[in-house]
Amino acid sequence: MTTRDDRGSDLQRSLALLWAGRSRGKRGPRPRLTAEQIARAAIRIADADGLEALSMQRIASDLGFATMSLYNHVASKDLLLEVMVDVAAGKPPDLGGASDLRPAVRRWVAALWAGFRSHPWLLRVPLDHTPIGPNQLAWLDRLLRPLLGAGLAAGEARAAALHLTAVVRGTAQISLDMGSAHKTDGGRPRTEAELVLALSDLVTADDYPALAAVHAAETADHGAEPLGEDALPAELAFGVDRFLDGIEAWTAERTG
Amino acid sequence: MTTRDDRGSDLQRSLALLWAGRSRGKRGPRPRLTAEQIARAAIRIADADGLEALSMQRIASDLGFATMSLYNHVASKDLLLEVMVDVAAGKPPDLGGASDLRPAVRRWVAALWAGFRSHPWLLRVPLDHTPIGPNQLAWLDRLLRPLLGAGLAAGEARAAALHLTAVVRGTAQISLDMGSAHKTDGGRPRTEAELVLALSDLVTADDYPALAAVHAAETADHGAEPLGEDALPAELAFGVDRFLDGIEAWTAERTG
DNA sequence: ACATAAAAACGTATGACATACGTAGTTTTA
DNA sequence: TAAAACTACGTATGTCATACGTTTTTATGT
Repeated sequence: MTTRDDRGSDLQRSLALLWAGRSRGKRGPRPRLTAEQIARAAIRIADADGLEALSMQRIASDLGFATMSLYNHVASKDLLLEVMVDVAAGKPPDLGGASDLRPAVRRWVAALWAGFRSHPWLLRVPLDHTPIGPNQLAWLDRLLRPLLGAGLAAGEARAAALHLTAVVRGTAQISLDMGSAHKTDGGRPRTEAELVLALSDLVTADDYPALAAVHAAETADHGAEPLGEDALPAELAFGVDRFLDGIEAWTAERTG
Repeated sequence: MTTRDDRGSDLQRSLALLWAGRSRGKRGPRPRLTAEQIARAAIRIADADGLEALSMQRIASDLGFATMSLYNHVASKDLLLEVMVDVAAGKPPDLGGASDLRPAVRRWVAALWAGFRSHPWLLRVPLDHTPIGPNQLAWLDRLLRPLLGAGLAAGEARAAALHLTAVVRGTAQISLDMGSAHKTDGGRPRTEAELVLALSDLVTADDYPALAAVHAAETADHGAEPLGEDALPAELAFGVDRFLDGIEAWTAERTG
């Protein structure tokens, strides 16, 4: 009967692992390894080589321990992933108490975007349930504050927060994820540019009128894209700004 | 030297597989198996038992063939996934030629949502590059039409389409994905309700004021939620409507 | 007609991986 | 001071994608 067997609900273990301020008063040898240590090593690996390079064996050998020793501190790889996500999320940004909705949301969105940018593997971790980690909830809380402050009802604020979270996550997935851990193809990496090129033959104005039109117009201009390192990409900013326009109009009508 | 070895760019193979109207004039025995057949079997499996139940062995045995025979028609599992995604996407909905932006977008969003609802595994397929399948591009094209029709510039339409795609995908991931292929936990499935309950102890108004407030307000009302089977969930509809408000205001200002 | 080369189906083999289980050693508590 | 609980470790198992070789089938060039 080792620890692993007296598993109460997997849920309990998740929560305990994510929240508990390590109990530590038990018997046994002094642990030379902690869950946090493992999670940090795992994050380092995922950051460097992508999620598909993350194996229990790799983590263990990076830490100089035997593979199975990890399981004394982490119930399963799935659980480890959950911990990694919350740890990597870190503390949410400070949005300034100012009740100004737009800049607060903009900052929150930019911070989340930056998070996905620096930990692209976050986008690949399968979401099995509502966020339950303390950090993830803190991010949500921070976003809800300005939304409630702007006069949205509880349900509306929840919906708006969901919307914003979803946009950033989805946009990152579509336009950012592919950069990381690129599968190389027989040695030569496949770039997006290469792809677009190969596609242009297939995307005829006949079958895809709107798409072809947009593509044509885009390759025409093509000058703009100053874009600081951690600023919002234009594609994301436009959508968020339009959404905020809508939210502001909504609250204006309500309070007015 | 079998077929597998003369691989040109993996890209070419993807595109060929997705687009080519099967050439078929070669030598060899009449194939008793086709890529499409394989993809459909795979989709059936993923629909029924989730992505993690999808193995090449399972597909083969379902079809009554040896595992390795699949590789005569599909270069790799990754490639098969790409094909599955495009096939499962199917043809985009008809939005009616009407130039009315809002209902068109609403219908498109609802259709995409329904797609994720019936093929939840779509949300788990890692996105390695821009969509390149004919069906996926068709969906994009369909969405771009009303956006361009409403007077958005090419870049704006592209950004708006990205935004909408991302919202639906992200929202589905956050609030829908977890329903599918639920990992059971020692026999008893872990429900979302169970989770929320366990969390309410941890989410104190002290540490998470906004979150606690929203949660309190939500459990207070709680009456609404008529929601037809394929209608948009309220959480998604609110965000989309606010976004459309913003878009309409934007174009109004532009054309006015 | 026939030889040949390409491609299909199949079986076996390999190497990665998560993780179950047993053992030996260590530390705290009774 | 003995037992209980827990650590680290090694080995073993089962699953998976997929490389490779063999046999069989069929269209093509002679």
